[in-house]
Amino acid sequence: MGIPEPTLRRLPLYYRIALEEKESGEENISCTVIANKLELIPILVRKDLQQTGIIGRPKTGYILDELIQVLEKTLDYKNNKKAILVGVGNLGKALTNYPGFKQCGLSIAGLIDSDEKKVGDVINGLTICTPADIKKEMRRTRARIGIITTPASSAQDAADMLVGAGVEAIWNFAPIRLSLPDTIVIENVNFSVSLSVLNSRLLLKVK
Amino acid sequence: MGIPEPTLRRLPLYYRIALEEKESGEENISCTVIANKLELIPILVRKDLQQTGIIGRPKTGYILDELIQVLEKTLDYKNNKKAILVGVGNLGKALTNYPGFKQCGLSIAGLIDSDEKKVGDVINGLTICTPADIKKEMRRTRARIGIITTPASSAQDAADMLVGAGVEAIWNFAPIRLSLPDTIVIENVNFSVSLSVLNSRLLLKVK
DNA sequence: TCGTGTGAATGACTTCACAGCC
DNA sequence: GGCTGTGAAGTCATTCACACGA
Repeated sequence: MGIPEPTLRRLPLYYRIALEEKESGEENISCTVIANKLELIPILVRKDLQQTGIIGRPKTGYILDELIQVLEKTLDYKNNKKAILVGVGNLGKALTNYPGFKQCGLSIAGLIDSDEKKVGDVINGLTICTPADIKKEMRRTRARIGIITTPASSAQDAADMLVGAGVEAIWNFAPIRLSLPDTIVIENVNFSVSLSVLNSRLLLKVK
Repeated sequence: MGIPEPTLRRLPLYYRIALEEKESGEENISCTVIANKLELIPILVRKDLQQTGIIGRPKTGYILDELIQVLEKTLDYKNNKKAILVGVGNLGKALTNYPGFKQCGLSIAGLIDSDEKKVGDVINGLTICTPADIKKEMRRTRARIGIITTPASSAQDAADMLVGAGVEAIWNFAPIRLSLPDTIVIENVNFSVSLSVLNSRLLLKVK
């Protein structure tokens, strides 16, 4: 049940390519084209796309409009969801200003920081609030997602606060494992993990 | 040949736990303990650790010092590698100030930005240089890794520049697929992919 | 001929089952 | 009893092989 995660991680890449092709005036796209651009093999792309339910036509491939639509539906890009971000450091600011999220159905609608010096500052049109305002902000924004960009040491507190305020999902950029009720959807972004993969590949190459 | 990627992505998590346990005075650690902390199953952890070559002892588990050492070796944490970062926006600054990389064998040793207004600024002790200085910076720092935190539109240029300057690996935070010679090790961090996974899980939960 | 759809085969990763040790 | 080590079984993902359609 549900789409396998490896497939899920490739669909956004197909989506981007679909938009690019659309942009350059194409009406159809084949798995071969997508595969070439991503250095994958066509059959893998075809199997992935089968998960979305789209059906293509021999020779021509898939209709671009249809592909874009079906990916938007599968990835839930059109159903705009609000998020509250906790921890407005450089990373938090970077995410707040990141233009690509809206396309993915996310808008950051509230900012929280425990540093009194930051409270009241405005980033990208949003005023930074104190942790005490979390519930008010949740009501105001009707956010369902919490984003944690605090230092590791305060990430669990941030998580507890967000869960207490009624968040359904947490997108965690702090390099620790959070303990959360298992009703909460969690996605971790851990730079050190990514770096370690790079490290190991580099080590392998040199040997 | 080489450690499977799923395992590779879990090893850094084990490493962190090993350090924490060491910190709190433990001398040994078992797979069960690690597994519980990460909500994994012990046998998976054991198989992963087997990839590093470490051998444990029944009842006691693994010797912590040995585990830490063997993970550092496998993940190449002790062989300090220099990196040059291109694109000193909020994300670039966040990475430059991120304290956890040194532990993973990475130090950001040079900063490049094409914005004349930024050139000369100092971030975390590093002076921002212009793209024209890339080769000089490479010689000075003896960097092997290039980090790209530019907007998508200039990421390919940044990559070409880094490759031209002799970088061996690229850690790419821009949301596009770079075309690179296949001698270059590449690791992409794509926030939209991670977000899409979150989206889909949330969608699934609600249904 | 090129590209899709389907089901089967391969391969990779995870999990199980059992043996041995402290 | 708790924990590791090993090989076998099982599951999931990828790849192949074939049939069909434009």
